[in-house]
Amino acid sequence: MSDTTIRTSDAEQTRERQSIESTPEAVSTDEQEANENEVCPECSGSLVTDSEHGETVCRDCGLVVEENEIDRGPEWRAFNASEKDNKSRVGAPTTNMMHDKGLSTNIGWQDKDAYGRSLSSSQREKMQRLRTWNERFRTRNSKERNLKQALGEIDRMASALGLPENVRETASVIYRRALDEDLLPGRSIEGVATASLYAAARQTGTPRSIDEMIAVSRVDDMEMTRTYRYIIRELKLEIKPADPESYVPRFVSDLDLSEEVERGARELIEDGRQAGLLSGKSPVGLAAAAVYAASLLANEKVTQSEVSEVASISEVTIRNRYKELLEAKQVAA
DNA sequence: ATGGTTTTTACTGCGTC
DNA sequence: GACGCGGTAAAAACCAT
Repeated sequence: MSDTTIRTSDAEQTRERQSIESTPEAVSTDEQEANENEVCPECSGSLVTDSEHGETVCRDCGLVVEENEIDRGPEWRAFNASEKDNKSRVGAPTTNMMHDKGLSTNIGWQDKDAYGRSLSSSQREKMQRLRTWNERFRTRNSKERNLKQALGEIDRMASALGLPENVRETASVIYRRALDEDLLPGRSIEGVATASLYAAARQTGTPRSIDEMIAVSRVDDMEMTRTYRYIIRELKLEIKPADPESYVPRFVSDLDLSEEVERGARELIEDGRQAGLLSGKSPVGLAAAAVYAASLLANEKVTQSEVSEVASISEVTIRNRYKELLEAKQVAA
């Protein structure tokens, strides 16, 4: 009696286990991939990658060839489609470039439903009212409105300066922090936005000079530098002095010079670094001088005034620096 | 506020095209 | 003569104290 009961429950368990283990195959098909072009070093049997355990295993002898590969799949398992819907938690990416991180409700302007059909006139009126209120709630308080405007400004200036998206992201984060720490009162949105972008550009290694910044900003350099200092002090941002090399590519391309010049300029700067003559000198001046000197060495001469033009630095500074750089190169060589 | 350092401004002389 | 370049002196800007 007891024997039979045990046996039936055993059988049930086995069946259950089988059903559990067999269903995932149906949902996620790529748990084991065959590696056609590779064979096992031991028995030359075919290899399979087990993405769940991050291993590459021989199908015949079981030898583990590679371990710790990255499993890019989800950490959960789903046994049917509805579970997959439930457990999956991916969605649209958030971005700091929008004042609400792109997470708020957005009602489209087309008067179409989800199937693309036009709405009835009463529905249209309803949607229009919803749009109005949605917009009011979305930019309800002053901070939100402030942020919205500032991010618009950052975007505009970044475009004008040809700064990539990651810089805008960084600038947005900085601005958001400044706003959170109540650094704004007494300062203009423009000023803080400009300072944020300037700081972000330097942090991400694609610096723009203060001159360039104020050229596209609506604030003057006094306010800009004052705000910038304030921001980095209050937010404790650590900004290293700009590396002269980070200016080189832009100058080179603005002057239509070759890669050889760019390489030469970098080497000159490196030699100058070894000789210890970079500290205290303006990075822009160094970069401009290095580009000028490299253009001479590569027989692609550009004039000092041309370089001073694109670098917005005086010719005198270029002269002084490039002499020093060439001397340092002599020593290094 | 101050002093030291760096950059800019303005000017000059030289050589070349 | 215009231009590029090198140099200088003085003014201005910048930075740490």
